[in-house]
Amino acid sequence: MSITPFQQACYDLLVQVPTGRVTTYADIARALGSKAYRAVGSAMKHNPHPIIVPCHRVVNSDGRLGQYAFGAAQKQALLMAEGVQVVDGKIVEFDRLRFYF
DNA sequence: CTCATGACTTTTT
DNA sequence: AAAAAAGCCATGA
Repeated sequence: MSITPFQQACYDLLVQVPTGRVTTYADIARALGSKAYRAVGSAMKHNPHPIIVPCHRVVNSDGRLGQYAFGAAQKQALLMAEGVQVVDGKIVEFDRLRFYF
């Protein structure tokens, strides 16, 4: 499987996000000095190690969950299992749980 | 090289 | 407030 440098950079940042915290596609892109938020989503989709790389902790900039390779329902279940409260598809206290690089 | 596409975001209706 | 349009950029064909 081939992983591009961009994808690898995304994963390297993502593993820094602690359990019970979240980050956004835009934040990752910004941390990489770019605005490729869509490409970040693509990178997550191609995540080679779903367990090592916590791609379920990456959400939309407005606090909504967004998509997930194994289904949005699974993403929400994983987050809630980590203590993240989700109501009506949005993260509660989003600004507080957000991890800042 | 050019073209279309998407786990997105911001601006404008 | 809610929906539509426009903008963004890495990736694969």
